[in-house]
Amino acid sequence: MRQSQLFTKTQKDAPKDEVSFNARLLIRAGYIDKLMAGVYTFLPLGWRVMEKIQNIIREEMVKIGGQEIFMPALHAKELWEKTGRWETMDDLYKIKDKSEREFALGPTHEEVVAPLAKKFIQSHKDLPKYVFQIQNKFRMELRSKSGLLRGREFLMKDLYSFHLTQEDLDAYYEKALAAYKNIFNRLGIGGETYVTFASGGSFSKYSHEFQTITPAGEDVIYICEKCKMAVNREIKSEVGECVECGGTDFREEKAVEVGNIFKLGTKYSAPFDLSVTDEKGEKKIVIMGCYGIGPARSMGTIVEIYHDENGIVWPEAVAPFRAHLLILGSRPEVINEAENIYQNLRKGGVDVLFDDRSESAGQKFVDADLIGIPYRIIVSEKTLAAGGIEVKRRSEKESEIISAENLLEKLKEKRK
RNA sequence: CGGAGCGUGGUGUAAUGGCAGCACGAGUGCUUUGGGAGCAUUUAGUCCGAGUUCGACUCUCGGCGCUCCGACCA
Repeated sequence: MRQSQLFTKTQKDAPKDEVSFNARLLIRAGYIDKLMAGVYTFLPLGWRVMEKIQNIIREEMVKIGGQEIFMPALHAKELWEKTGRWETMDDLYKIKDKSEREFALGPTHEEVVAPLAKKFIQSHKDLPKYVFQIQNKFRMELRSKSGLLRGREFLMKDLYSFHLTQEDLDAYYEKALAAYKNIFNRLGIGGETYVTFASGGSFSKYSHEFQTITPAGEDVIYICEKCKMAVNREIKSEVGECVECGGTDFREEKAVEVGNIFKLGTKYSAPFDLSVTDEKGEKKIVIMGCYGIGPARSMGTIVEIYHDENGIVWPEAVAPFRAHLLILGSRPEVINEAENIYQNLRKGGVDVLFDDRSESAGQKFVDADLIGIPYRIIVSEKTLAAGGIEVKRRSEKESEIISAENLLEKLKEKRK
């Protein structure tokens, strides 16, 4: 991608009333644009990051048997009345059409997926099944805040599992928990993300949240120093000790909930009579689990963790590009060499953003730091005189001069 | 939903009852190119609605919006 063709430009100043790092940096660098509070456009750079995050999530969901679907956001009122949530869920967006018919904008999809599953699940032989989607959710947050960390319209990956028995749900739940750990490790925030016990509703004692430690977080979690699992505030005040190991030595941290897994039991299958006939000919209500991750919230959380005073420092797995190639100066031999390198990188399968603009050197450096692509490559009169090109990692201070032939090799090194 | 703060070109700001100004950005041309370049030139604004006043960005009332704290968040 040539930066001269990029739809967006960087901004020198962040909006004065934005405080959170993720909002300030993502807006300034041109990753996202705010349409209104809690509602964002993902711009070309931001959507590339979103796609990388989504693909990591998608891969891990497919590994545990998930089949991807895409459900509507517009839901008939009747579905929500069946479960009672039309009245009880107070952050539900309710809208009317011209004939006064009422709808909800989906804040979650149990009410859609349960009747959907009923169309295809009738026998115990049809179980278990797993479907997921990555789709926009709508919640009428009284206070959306902190950039991508709490939105009114936001992306969510939601997986729903359907089981004949509690044991089967329990086993799958453990697989999902492991998949979630893989996801957050791959996103680069595994070290900061804690499996956290939360209340589990009527069907199971506990659910699990995935909480990533950052000062920007709005939750407080209590990390057990003994087993390194955590409990949320509710569990801490109710139980007092670590649910996992009984430890009582806690470290208190602010955190963002980036994922949540939950055993629903028959809470949503029963109202829709989602049931099967078992091998004895008896009717059994299907047991469900649900598993959510906020991809956009994860993106915001990554920025909260991976930034410095000059901009974002993307983990390699989610960066919009792997390399940022800068031309300094306008001498023909510099331009020719940069063009050659750009073409060679593309042939070599490297995602590269090519800063071919006629901006000043300083402007290009500042933009590169702000955008935060893992490798910065410079071609200038100076580097050519030194026998090559300059390569520097965004996460490090030192740069080195290498020959153009060794560049592809250099870029293949994998790090966080 | 309770509390606090704030709304002036795209962004950041000045004008506090009397000519809406500055910087950055953006556009055009030329010159530049190792840490937000220079010159010339152009562009663009008082959140909305009432009220007070000879006169309102400024004061009053109402609305809308944004940010922050709290509450809420299967």
